[in-house]
Amino acid sequence: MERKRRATVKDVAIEAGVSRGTVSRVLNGQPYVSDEARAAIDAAIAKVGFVPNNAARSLVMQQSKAIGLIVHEPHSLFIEDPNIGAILLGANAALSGADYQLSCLIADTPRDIERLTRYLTGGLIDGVIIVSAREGDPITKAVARLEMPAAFVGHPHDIGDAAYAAIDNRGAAREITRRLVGTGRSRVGMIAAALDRDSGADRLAGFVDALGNDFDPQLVQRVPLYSYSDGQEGMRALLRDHPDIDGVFASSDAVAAGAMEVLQSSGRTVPGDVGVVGFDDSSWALRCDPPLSTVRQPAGELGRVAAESVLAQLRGEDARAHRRMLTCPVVWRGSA
Amino acid sequence: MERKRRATVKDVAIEAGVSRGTVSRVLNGQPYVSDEARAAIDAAIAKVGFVPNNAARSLVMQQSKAIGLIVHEPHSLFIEDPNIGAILLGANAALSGADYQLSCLIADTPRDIERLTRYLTGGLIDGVIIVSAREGDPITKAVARLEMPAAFVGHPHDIGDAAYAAIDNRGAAREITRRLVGTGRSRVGMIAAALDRDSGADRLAGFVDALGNDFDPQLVQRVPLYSYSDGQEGMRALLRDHPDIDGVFASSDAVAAGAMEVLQSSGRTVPGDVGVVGFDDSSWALRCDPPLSTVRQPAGELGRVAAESVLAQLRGEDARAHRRMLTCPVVWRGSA
DNA sequence: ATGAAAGCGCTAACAA
DNA sequence: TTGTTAGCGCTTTCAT
Repeated sequence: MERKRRATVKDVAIEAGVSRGTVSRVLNGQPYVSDEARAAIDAAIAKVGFVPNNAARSLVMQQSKAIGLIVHEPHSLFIEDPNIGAILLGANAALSGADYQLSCLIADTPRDIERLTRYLTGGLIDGVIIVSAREGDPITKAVARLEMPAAFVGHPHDIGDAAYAAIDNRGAAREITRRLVGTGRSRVGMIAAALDRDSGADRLAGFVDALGNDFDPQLVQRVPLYSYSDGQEGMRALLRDHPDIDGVFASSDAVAAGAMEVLQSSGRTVPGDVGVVGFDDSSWALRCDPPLSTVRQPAGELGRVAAESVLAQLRGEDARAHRRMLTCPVVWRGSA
Repeated sequence: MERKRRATVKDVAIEAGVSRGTVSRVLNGQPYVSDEARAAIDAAIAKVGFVPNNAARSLVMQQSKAIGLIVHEPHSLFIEDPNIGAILLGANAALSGADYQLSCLIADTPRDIERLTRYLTGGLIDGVIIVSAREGDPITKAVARLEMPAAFVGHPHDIGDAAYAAIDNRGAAREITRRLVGTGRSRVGMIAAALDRDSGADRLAGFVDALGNDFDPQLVQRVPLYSYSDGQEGMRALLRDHPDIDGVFASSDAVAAGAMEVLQSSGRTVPGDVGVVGFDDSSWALRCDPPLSTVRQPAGELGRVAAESVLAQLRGEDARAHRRMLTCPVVWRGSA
């Protein structure tokens, strides 16, 4: 692996016949450099193939121009959750515009978490975006301790005054449930997934809000994950206990798709016998037949807002000024 | 943003009453440190809340213990491709075991690519894994120029002697096409997506192999992306030109799902009238009705193998010793 | 407008 | 076994 020594500012300085200080000034676009010097240095840089060493630069400038995005997601969901990709892309777009590098860090095992906290404190990262943290998440605690600019995507309740960009799960759940009820349903149930996450809990809360006095806890079926199979599971249970059910709010599109499959296999029609609505407006929504009425998550926007919040904190703004709740429009299709 | 000055080795040294050299030795687990000194230093580290500065460490050690994983994926696919997540997790697991940090870098715009090449050369990254590069990819060229340990996931044809971990797209395509033909089909077509990628081109090649003299170029419908909608598009075209078709190899599960939808809407039964097979064994496969016969991609394994290759190169091994082709088992279900 | 020199936080070679 | 010291590659006063 014959790594040949990389050119340094010194090499450039010698080649251009100037001092390292002047080279540095050119590198950082500072004024007070003569045109000749600038030209000579540019030529020298090209000639020796100089690329600045970020480690050295980070060391002296105490900043790296890189922002970490931590994904702490259970295995399976990470692989299937379409929002993560969109959040990443949104955050990247915002950071890229400010010439910051996005570095996505995975927290999969306890060992990862430990290494990560060391990495974060190490000075190679100026700020951090945390995606899908759960209540009591060790990452949350570590970040709080580090006191570095941070923004959460989502809003677990134990993040203190930290910045966050979240969607209004409760409001959106309330609204789509109302729409569902408005189609003339009287026995409306819910398949409530991921109640250990703020998103899951809030969607249930919105459902309860919407039903008001008509809310019947019996009609809520709890399942662990936002998954197709848990949707099937939940729907089977609901059907077994309440065969007269005529509306279902599934807490994600994947769950809704699973529920629809079970409903249709049981001989019921959608939306004729049972109206179904989901949440996410993911690729599942259009694949359902009929296509799913659901709530659109502005995932890219979440990433963008979180990234901009970190950037603002880097400029000295207070994290408390950056707690944003994004609204999600209902997308009404054929399933209810 | 009152950033309080972080403790340094010097602070620890003073607190523990030893020299910085000794602190450094403890930090790096070197021998020749007395038990008293070690104890005093450990206590001091805890007391002043010291965390080593990676920028400084990287600078002097000329290595950062971080590996980049570049995802250069067109917007939409990145969001939906389930393999990416699995590759990431696989790579992370391997690197984590060696105490390396995985940093996933997104290449979305030309600007990203430029910033990325600077970042890579900057000394904050010791090696790189490249996912889903395409022929003539600027990232590929940049990495070649940098001469840093690298491994590709997939094998674009212009990567020279670089290491790669790829699946045997051609062999797997050949095998599943043979299985499809073996069910007694005589007019077998293909919806060939992403022919600008090695994976897409190789799957077509495998299809051609399998059919041998029976291959009819008319029965190949080319579409741009591995997507559901392109699958629908492709199937419609095939049906229009060749209504007597009785078998279809779709170059991905998403494409197959779209094709099945069109077939069934046209009144044909699957697998009765037309047998359909896909590629990936992604979540689409089980969502189809009947479930899809397809090829399982060992995505996590790909990530793991690529990561281990980079690690090996870091230890001085030759990249040419690390070109691995992984086989993919056929998963036979009900769609053919 | 430019050069000289100090120093960011750390490791490693050398002395002791 | 430990302390001292010289850098790693860069930016940034302070002179000039």
